Amino acid sequence: MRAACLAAGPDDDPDVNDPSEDALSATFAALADPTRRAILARLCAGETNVTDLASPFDMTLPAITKHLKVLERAGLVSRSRKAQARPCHIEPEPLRQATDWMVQYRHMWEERLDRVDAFLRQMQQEKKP
Amino acid sequence: MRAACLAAGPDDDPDVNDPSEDALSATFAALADPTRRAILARLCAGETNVTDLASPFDMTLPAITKHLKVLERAGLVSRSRKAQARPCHIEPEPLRQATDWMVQYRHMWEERLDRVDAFLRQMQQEKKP
DNA sequence: TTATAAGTTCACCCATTGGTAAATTGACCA
DNA sequence: TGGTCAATTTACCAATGGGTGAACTTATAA
Repeated sequence: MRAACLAAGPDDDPDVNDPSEDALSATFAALADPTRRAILARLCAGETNVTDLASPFDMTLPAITKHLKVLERAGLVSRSRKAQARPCHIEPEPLRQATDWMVQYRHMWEERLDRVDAFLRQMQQEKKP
Repeated sequence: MRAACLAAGPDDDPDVNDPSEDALSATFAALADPTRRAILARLCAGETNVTDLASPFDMTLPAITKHLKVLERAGLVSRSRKAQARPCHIEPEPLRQATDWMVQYRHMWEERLDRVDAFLRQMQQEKKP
């Protein structure tokens, strides 16, 4: 039996073949690092070059380059050229999709908690002592 | 110069000391795997034990146990005991926090794109040929 | 033409992750 | 007392991730 809330493919395999799955995974993986989240936050204030981006961190430039590559491969950041500089700018589309995914599921999580889990939880509380 | 949209700590260090940062990182890291997202989706339909959770996947039981441990350490899933079974249930609080983070930043991303990046983009388009 | 500034690439290190097979625990059942 | 079902633990493996220092590229500037 498949759960109704599973954004599932047509076959028995849960979602793993869906190409958008990989995009989601890449986005969440990119967000799973405080340095990269801070970089994204910094990019909210506008296009920034790598050295400026790196300056607040206690980290070498190659490390920042790596983080940027992660963000870039996830499609969260794109880059242009301006003389020697490679300014980075935020690319909102994948972030938008990840947010949509979370918001969509949020409703079900809340619903679950309100309807059933709270009940079960209460049951367990009463059974404990 | 700090970006206004940076949810930053008081010192020069960008956010890395904030304990809620680690929670966010753990949540996003947990979500960065299709198997774990499918498990969470499945848990929307209610409490489920490990074997049932594992059945749709082409994966051994220990692998699922590991995924569950990741979800549990991130606080996304909690477990109880029912005879031999260890039923899992979804824990919405960290998910809620991660969603809030994303939604909060979404506004700034969209704003960015509308206001400045679109302008810069246009500039670059015009400069190209 | 030679510096220099901005980034990247390369080669390495160590810790973590995702998976496995085999053995083990723990609770129920006959 | 065994047997069996549910799940975990324990090695173990290959691949990935985050970081470094040193060398390299590329474009401007003197």
